[in-house]
Amino acid sequence: MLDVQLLRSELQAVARRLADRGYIFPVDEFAKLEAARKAVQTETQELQAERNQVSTQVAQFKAKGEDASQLIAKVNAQADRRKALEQELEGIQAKLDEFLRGIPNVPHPSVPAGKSSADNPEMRKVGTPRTFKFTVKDHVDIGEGLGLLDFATASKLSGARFSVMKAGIAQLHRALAQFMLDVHTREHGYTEVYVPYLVTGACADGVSSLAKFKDDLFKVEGRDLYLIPTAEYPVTNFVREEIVPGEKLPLKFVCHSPCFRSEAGSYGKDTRGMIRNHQFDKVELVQIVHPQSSYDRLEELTAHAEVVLKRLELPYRVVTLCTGDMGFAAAKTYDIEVWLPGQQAYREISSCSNFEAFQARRMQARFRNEKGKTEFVHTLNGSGLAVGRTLVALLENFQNADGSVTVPEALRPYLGGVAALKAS
RNA sequence: GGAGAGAUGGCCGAGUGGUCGAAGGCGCUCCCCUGCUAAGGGAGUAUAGGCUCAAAAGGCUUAUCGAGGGUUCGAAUCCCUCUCUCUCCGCCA
Repeated sequence: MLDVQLLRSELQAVARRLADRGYIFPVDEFAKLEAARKAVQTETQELQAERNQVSTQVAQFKAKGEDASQLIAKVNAQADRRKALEQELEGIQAKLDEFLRGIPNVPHPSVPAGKSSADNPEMRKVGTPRTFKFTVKDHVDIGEGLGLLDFATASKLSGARFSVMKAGIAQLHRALAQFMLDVHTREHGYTEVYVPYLVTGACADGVSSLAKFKDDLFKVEGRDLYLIPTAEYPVTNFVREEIVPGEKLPLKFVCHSPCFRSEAGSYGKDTRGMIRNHQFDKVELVQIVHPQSSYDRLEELTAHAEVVLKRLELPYRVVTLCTGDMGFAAAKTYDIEVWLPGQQAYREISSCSNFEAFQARRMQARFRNEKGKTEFVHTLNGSGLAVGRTLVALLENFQNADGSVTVPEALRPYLGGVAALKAS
């Protein structure tokens, strides 16, 4: 959520920057709401002040044993008007809050303008896609060929967009999560956390807009609980309504969790295999930082995610999301895209964002600064990495002509030294 | 599932209708004193808003004692609903 003070003082500038990301700021609606708020709030507070003043007078009269009925009559005379105004003000403020919560974040000045993913500039390309001397298969054919991926059973259990993994691939999947957690806890200083996979609506609205994106989430019927679409939801909310001592920053958490997404609106997209499932595992990096350092931290966090790809010897590239392709809450985002031979394309495997104070303001997450004053923290997160897609990338990049799949060196210790997955 | 207790400021904790935004303590900040250290004395120290002001300072003001509603001229305090925490019993992976 944006700072309402900023909107009051620099409305035109903010509207212009939001237009870059394709959001038309309803300037008139905001001006109207603000004018109403100001008028109603001023009068309400005047009446409240009068009531408070008279009430203390009543106390003084009664203490002296004098008759206060005249004073009480005076307050009663304005009670209806006051109560009506209080209600009206509450309504206006609720509308303003809803309005503010529906406005996306303002892109950082370094974010390139653009309309879609086609406009995302490439920052760097690491590793070279391997050339195959045989016809490459995609992960579905590889996995089913090995008898280790079973989409037929998955759809029997739960319908489309689910996976069943068996034996070697199930173990590889587990090894990947383990490996990623080890890298981030041992080498990058993150604290491993285990969290609820269901969070309240308030938490969901703390990291994004629940009103706008609730259709993307699975909800528990009859309860105010949502299956998390990423561990960002619970982990970032660790600091919800907290005042973190300044010296504790940065807080760095890594969390392995399943992620649940309804994928409403993506009908027909990536229907095959495990690229876009309703349920997938992810190792998520979250940082809660001092505002001064948040952009340095974004570079750092992105580099942390890249380490995993390097260790796994997977070719990838990093792009900066242009203004038109950014998520609702982000001020700046780097996507890491891994090379998928089966698709002959780079596909997103991690998304690393700085949200500045946008989420902190929604969550009321603050810290005590050098001057002893409270200030909103900056929040960041990124995948480090999406486990399911990493598995896909391994299968496709390390496939062999005979249908087997080589296990990269880094993972072998996690698989009891196994060097390749073969049909049994 | 049953019974009971509780939720107050950065923390602990007092406060059962009236100058209470809240005693006291701890912590923190500043000052004084003390030849180090330790101890002592004094002052200050919640948050989010609104209006005013060119702006800062300042001034005026509102709300907030788990959340929401109610009673009242006036609620931390009384009533209702909800949430969470703790204790005991039952059940259970």
